[in-house]
Amino acid sequence: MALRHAVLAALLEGEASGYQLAKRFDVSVANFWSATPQQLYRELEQLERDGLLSGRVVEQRRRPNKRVFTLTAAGREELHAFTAQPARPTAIRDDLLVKLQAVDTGDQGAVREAVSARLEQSRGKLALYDRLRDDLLEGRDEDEYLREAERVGPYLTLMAGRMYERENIRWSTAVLEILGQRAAATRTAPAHRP
Amino acid sequence: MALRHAVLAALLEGEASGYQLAKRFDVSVANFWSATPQQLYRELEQLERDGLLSGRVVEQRRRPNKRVFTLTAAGREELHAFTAQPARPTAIRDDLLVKLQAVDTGDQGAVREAVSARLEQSRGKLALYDRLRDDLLEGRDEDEYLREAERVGPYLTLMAGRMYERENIRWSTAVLEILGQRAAATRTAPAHRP
DNA sequence: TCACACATGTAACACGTTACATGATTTG
DNA sequence: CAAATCATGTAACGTGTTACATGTGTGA
Repeated sequence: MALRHAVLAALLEGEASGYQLAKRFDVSVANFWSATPQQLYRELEQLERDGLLSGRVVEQRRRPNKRVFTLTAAGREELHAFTAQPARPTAIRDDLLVKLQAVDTGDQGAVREAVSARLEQSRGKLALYDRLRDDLLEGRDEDEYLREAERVGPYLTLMAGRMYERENIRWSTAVLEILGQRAAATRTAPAHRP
Repeated sequence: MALRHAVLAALLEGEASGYQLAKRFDVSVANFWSATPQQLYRELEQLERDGLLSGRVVEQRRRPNKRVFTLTAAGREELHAFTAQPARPTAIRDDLLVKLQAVDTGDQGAVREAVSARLEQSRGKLALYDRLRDDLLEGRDEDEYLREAERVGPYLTLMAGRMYERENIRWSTAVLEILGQRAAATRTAPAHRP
């Protein structure tokens, strides 16, 4: 039941409609939780029913009306209680790594393509996260920020995201190097592959 | 539908029963995919029905009989086809990071505990992965191994796992440092927290 | 005028988790 | 003698994905 807590945590940044929340999940929340718009709409309904959020309709000119959700006191308590629970170990599920595990019997070229794509994607995300970081810091340096800021949570999760993407960049670069050398070796002396 | 491909990839290491496969998923496969025994039993059934695996009963003295599954030619083809598909971007879902995002309104001490626990867990995993690496290398150095080995897939995924855990160690150490300083500052001058 | 952004949803299905059930054997 | 390991499963439920459906307004 952590989707609900991810939603609650995302709403600490301020009230949002389903659509706006989905955007938030695509950008900053993506560091720690991902969900499709459909999941979010479903979860918002339930959270409202359970009294953890309150929704109100905002009428808009030239736009469809939207329902904007805010944390209730009960919602904040629920989130507090959640942070007091021990965290469960994270499950890794990575499509690309499955392909890599099978690369030797698989389509070598396609896997290298996929690793390249991941590398580009990670570069993009890192650039985005660096921008988000600049926005948070507002010109201060890290130490200053960490001393002064009201909230450090968003910074710490952003830090995790940045490290993760940097790691991905290093790893996929190394993998491309290795697969490239192997491909070259196989073309000249394919002895060990029948 | 990547669980099935994770299972197929895991069986590249050799035939296994449901129970043995679950063990494998706890150790080496944990780097790239996780699944509960129940999922595995269910998936093995389906994979056999679809002709991607063949199972046979191995009778044992002093032990319940077991059903051991092997990749069929169709299974290998399926896996090959899977590697040729572009990989979908990975969804991060990390309980601990949700707690961290909410740390400022949450239970500070409990979150620090949880980060410590993650740190210890990552140290444990890294030690395990280092042992697995030694087993793979069999005394050779990395370059030698990468030139000679028939399969590099398992090494590359293991490399990803090791980097991931090292990263986790660095990150959680930094987080503990920051939260510790904040806690100290709040005790002496809690000005900015009402 | 065509694609994209805004805005919300339904339905069906696939995948993942948790709890329970069973029973022998080996190890501490 | 208790706990862990070997070995397989069912049932119920919770979470996540995919496809579809609808309609307006804005910018290239």
